[in-house]
Amino acid sequence: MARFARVMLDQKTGRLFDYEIPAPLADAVSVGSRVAVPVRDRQINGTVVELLDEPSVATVKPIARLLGERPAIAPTLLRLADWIATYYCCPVEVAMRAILPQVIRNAKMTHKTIRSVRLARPIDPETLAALKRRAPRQAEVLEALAPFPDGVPLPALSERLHGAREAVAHLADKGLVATFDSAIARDPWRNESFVHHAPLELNAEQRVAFDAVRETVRAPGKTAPVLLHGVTGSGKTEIYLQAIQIALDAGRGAIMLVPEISLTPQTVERFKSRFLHSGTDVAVLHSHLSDGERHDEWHRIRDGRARIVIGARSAVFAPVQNLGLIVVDEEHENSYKQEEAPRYHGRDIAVVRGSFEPCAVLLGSATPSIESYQNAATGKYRLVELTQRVDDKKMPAIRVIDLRQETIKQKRHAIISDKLAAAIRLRIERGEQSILFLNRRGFSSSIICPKCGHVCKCPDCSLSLTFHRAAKRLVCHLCGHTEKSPPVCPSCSDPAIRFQGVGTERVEESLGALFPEAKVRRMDADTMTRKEAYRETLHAFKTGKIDILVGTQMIAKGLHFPNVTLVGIVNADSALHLADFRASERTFQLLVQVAGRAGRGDVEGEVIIQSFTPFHPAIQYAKRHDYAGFREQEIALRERCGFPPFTHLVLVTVRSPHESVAELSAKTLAKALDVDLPEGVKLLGPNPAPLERAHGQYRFQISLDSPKVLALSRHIRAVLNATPLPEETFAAVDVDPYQLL
DNA sequence: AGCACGCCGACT
DNA sequence: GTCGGCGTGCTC
Repeated sequence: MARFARVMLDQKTGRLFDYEIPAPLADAVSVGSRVAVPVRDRQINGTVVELLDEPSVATVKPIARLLGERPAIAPTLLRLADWIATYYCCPVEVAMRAILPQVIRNAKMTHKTIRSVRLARPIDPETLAALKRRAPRQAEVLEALAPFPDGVPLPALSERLHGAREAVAHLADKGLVATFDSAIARDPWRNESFVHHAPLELNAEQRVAFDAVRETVRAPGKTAPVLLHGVTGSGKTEIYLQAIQIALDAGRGAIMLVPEISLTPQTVERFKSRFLHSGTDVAVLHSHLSDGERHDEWHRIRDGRARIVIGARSAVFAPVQNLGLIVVDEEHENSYKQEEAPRYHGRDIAVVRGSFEPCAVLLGSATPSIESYQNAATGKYRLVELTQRVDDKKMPAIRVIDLRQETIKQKRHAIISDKLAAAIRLRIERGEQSILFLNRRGFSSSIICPKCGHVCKCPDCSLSLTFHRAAKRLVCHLCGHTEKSPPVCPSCSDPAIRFQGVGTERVEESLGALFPEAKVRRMDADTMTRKEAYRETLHAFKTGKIDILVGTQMIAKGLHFPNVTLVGIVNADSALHLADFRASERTFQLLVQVAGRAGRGDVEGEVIIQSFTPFHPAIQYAKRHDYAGFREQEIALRERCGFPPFTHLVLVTVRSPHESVAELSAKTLAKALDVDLPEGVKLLGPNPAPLERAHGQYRFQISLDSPKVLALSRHIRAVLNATPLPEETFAAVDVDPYQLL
């Protein structure tokens, strides 16, 4: 029996420490156990990563106590932490933060308990008769408890029997009943019931796809991850559900990742209503859970009470026992990339975890990322395609409106073109609904003085301030800074201010002016501040109380409304001209995504895309629903320019409140990085970041690329450890970045 | 990450 | 002479 344990502390110490395992804990401590250990004069939580016969130092302290009875972290997840630290170039303690939720790490939260009561001994008829005369309430309680040997929660009893509380107290004094605390789940779905939703019949195409998936699920570790490319409405979700059933049938669990934004009650309902009836519980993990809820869900998963997990990015680390399948829905979604350390990508972690477990991995999308498609092309993934909609409906017709022509025609900047206006009018007349999409909230993205050219800028970021008319304020969309909207130009006091760049508020206003009789509702981060607002608006839309829904990203996904026959994209260019090699891909994916909202019912849908660059490939291929065409030209472009997936990008961003310090530090770092650079690595910079200033910090970027990440990652880590930075100056490393600004 | 230790300037 | 500034280094 090992007498010592090597412990990784929760805080970033940069090395491991050995402790003695006290005899009473000898059987309980194993790799993955969570322990509290003495460090100097304090106690710190940590994770046992290795058992030892001999400690590495002469004197060791004993482990103070064990946190939780069974090992919290499976060896696979420990290995995953190491992999993340190596690949994403971060301390392993930081990687552990992603793997173990904070509430679990603190080990302070406990299960919510409820006071319950049960009979202390069988009812003796004489006692009962005596009670019936002198204390009828107590007699009633005894009789009510008789059928429940496991006890009854006190609140439930009180609900049925008035005065049960007092009666129980007296009965307990007499020793006739016993009260005890039992754990209850903090379940937000406690009061919901789910109608069983039986598996649907698969069509021929789905069958072929499903057979491939089933093969992978049944032979974990033997087959490559499956990339399921299925057009909108081709029934991918049904395949996910049936694949999960295969895993369950094999006695294994499953994780289903979805983008946070589409983790709506409807999504969860669909899963719960498929699986709950067979007694398989579904755990839900997302960022809006309370600490208590997260704690309960985590334990439900780890203890095997919930064998299916549905959740956002971080759910890829869910402690599912005997994991059989990880599904990543909408695998192309950027929100799978975590934008703070550890900067992992949920889809890529799914693939790595799949190989570690081993378990099947299924990636699904209507518009697979260029990276994933390339992995399929090179045989790293297995490609399965669904080309037809299950309902055999045609794809909606897409028209592209040239906003340049429209601006000349209307003699001013056109927000709603005549053709879009006519299409909306037609829907109002026919009692159908329209969705207008614009990826920018607020009224106008900047305000400019026509006389002196002054633009209101954020004092802390190099970004113009967005005017929000409802709030009558200027807001920085990067750092959240707000200030009062100036009545006159702050620079030259000219009273005329021009609004530049259209936001959802302004679209809402235009619609109000064009269609005074229509009910218009806006749905963006500004109108969805209340917790219930999202549900309410969708309900109002579903029941026809809204004619036109205007919104941002959040209306682009997962909404299924049969009465929506028109989708308008107010400005397809808004994301297109960023200094980002993925801008084109993102735009294409978004357009296809949003277009998929139209024509889900019996009436054929129509999509109108407004653009100042109507001949851009992203727009033209989206118009033709031509994923293959877009992908081919995009892959060719990426190869020509040496962009991912033909290389891996690593971005090192140096930030400091002082411009010169940031620049100098970045230069020093770049010089240090340039020494003994691994083969094949190209280094660029430092250059000022495209957003030179953010949150009051000046930012400089060093960009590196290499076909091999691991060697580069190791090199960067070594250089950073050996290069001290001045105070208030930090370097952030982003491997495979999505946010280049 | 904390928290001690330690080596130099403004107070009782 | 002492209090306390936060730079440096250690924690089994």
